[in-house]
Amino acid sequence: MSEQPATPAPTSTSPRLRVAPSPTGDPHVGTAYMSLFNLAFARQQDGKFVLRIEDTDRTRFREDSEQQVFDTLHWLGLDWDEGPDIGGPYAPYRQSERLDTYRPYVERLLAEGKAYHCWCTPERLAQMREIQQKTKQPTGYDRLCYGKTREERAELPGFSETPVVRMLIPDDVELTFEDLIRGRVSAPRPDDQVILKADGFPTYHLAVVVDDHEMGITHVVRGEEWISSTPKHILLYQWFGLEPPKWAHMPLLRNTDKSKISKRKNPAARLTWFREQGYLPEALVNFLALLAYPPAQGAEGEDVEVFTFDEFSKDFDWRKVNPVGPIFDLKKFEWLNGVYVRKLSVDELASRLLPYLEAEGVLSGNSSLGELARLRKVTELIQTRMALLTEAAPLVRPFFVGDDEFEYAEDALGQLKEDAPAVLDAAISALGDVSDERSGVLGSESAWQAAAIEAALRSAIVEGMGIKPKFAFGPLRTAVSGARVSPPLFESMEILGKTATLNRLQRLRDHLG
RNA sequence: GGCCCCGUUGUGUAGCGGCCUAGCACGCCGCCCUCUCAAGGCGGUAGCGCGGGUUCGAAUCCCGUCGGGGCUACCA
Repeated sequence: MSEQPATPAPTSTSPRLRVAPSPTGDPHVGTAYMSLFNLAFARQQDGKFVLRIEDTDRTRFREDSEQQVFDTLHWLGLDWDEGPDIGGPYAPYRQSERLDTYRPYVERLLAEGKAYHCWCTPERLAQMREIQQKTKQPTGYDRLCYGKTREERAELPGFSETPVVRMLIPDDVELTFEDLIRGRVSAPRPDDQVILKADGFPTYHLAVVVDDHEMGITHVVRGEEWISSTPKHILLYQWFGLEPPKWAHMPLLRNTDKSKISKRKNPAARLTWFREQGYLPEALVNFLALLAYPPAQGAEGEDVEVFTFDEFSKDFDWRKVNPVGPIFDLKKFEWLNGVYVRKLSVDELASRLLPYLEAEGVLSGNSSLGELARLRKVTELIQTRMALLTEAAPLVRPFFVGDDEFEYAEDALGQLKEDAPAVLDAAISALGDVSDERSGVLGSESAWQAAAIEAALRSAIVEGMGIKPKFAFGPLRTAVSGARVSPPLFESMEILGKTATLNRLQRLRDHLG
């Protein structure tokens, strides 16, 4: 080639890995999955992790996609050492900005007869493929253009003005390679792959090899779908006289029907979906690390399924990766998310809940100190009652609406028995006797406490009226929350205060007539 | 169609020739706790795709078969 790469590939043992997403739409969950395993190894080996944007497909390019990749990966804490947004010693990190670097490589291959121009139109290629399939032949380019000058080729049908460049795959092309996960792998024989498109952009195959080399990438970790392309890549490394990197082909995440996970069949294929649904980023990282990878063993031989990225990274080993493509099971992920929700401190949970509650209109964008204090108390009650952050809104709402501003759920009213009015009357009377006078330093103490409320209610209704607790408190729950299911009743009453509690009890009493 | 990868309960996994009457987790079912619902505790349900070998012995090794998936683009 006419020029040497600006920076030679490092010869040190420090590994360099990369993830190379295409900005073609919502960031894909597979990108996070690959990033996680790349990063785990890079951190363990004290190496570097690079983010490169592979935007060579101009027809599928989406303007805002790149920023979304940055946002979602940062949200997950999967941070990179070099990338288009932060630069690095091998910049630029966008393939569209590296067009000049690919050219000499193509020229060299053309000059050495390892690649050739092809003027076939897409129509002719499609027709050719169709015939090959019909006659049960292996598909692949038929080399019509090989050895022909532009003039000679122009005589034949299916001629296009702007040529592409194709690799001339030799008969003895190496078809097997060593994979860190799968061991010796054999791949299909490639056809004469296009490496430079008519629009002047390289295809993935050329760009990935050139960039990985120029950026000193030592380990290529990518999805299983690339196994069949690997011989082409290895051949390019050989033609350029370069040492190929180590390969690790990860299994593909699957839909429930076992097909490759897709945005069409599975909402979980979209990274932004998880945030929308109220999943915790640290839970997603943990869950992804459990897919096609065994949990560590604890001191007593038990599985440790809840762990941090650092713990995962510390013992990470490619050989432990299961080559079977795992189905993305939302059920188990929901459980895991709940585990993480429960691990959060109350304050942390409350602040994470805030944006979701605001989005649901439960709280305004600028809550008062009093509202925030109340949210903290409510959060304590609901922490074990949700798996997803989005589940908080219906539980929290009753605490932030006027006493006559909420509706009674149908099933809540439906469960009420004949004695509901009498129960409500007894509760109103009993709670009226519980003082809510403030006392103590700064009036911080009050008799209006869950324990006192419960005692008064039990005495009046359970003991006084002989009604079983289950039925004694049903009407009260409906009165206070409007729902059949709610956070603990007495604690709820404590938070609402005596006045609101009495108002709500009376309102349902009136409603029942 | 061709080539390639893969095959343990519904799902994620442990198992790497005898410790397996196949372990763990999620899910599901039941019980306990209990003011509802959760959380928590206890118990239960369900699996080595199939057929041949090799071996004293196979989930583990070999072959075949079936099944699933991927690739087969001037997409990545």
